[in-house]
Amino acid sequence: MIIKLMLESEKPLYQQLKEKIIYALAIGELEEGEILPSVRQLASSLSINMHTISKAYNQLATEGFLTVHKGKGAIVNSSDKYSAGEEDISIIKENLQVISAEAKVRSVDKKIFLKMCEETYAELEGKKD
Amino acid sequence: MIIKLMLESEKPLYQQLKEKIIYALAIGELEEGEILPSVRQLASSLSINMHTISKAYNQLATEGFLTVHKGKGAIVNSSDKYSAGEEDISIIKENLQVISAEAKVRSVDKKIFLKMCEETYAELEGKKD
DNA sequence: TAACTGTTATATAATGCATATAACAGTATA
DNA sequence: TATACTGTTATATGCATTATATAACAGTTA
Repeated sequence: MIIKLMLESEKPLYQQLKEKIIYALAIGELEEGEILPSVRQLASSLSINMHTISKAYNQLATEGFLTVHKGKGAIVNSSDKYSAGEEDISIIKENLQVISAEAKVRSVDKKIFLKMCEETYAELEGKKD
Repeated sequence: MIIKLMLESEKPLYQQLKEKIIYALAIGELEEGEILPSVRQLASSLSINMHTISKAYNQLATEGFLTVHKGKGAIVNSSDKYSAGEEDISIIKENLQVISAEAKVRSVDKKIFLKMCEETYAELEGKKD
């Protein structure tokens, strides 16, 4: 297992964990078929509660990323199980709208904003190793 | 006053309101010097509580967007009061990282993602009227 | 003075987040 | 078949956040 987490503040722990796992998937650090650390194991190594891990895993399962088996653990699904549908695209667009409004209003012009978007995505691709 | 709101679900009301106001600023529907509706007025027209409006206004004031005067109301600041500093840029980048990871993991390729970014920002500019 | 601004104080209720224990149920393996 | 792992369920507690409701206070404007 390769996930390292730094759970500081602001967002809920389970939310941070979900984002870290999605990030790990995005950069190829987690791949189809991999078994995630058990809820007790990860809870222990992060010094947080088992149920917090379980909540994250289950939501990721609902969103198609994982399959959770009693007795076995949480396994990464194949990407076709969670490739974007219309609903997902809508959500991504809504989130982009909030961020781009915030950027524009703060005088980040279009060119600079798009450069930030490009670099952010490119960084994900660069981390396939 | 020109702000129309539809406050449905998920996010906290005050958060939704903040985002709507920032959006209104981004598309030029709200401009420097404009006075926002009074907390009681807006609360009444949205059928929510006065303090929820007040919370949104105050956070927007803390972030530089508004100045709130007792007896007068909430007034839109000049944009130099809230143009992005390093801190703001960091936050925008973090948010972009979360979204782009979600997009990439869901098989939205770079080209399509950047098109979405471009269109979303362009839409804001298109609404200056 | 009257009618408007936002603020402060107090109280209440509902919800979400996180923790803690314990028991239950499925899986793997020695 | 025990034993030791998996995740799940149930119950309880503590705490913070969100949102509401009243009421009084304080500054501004006409």
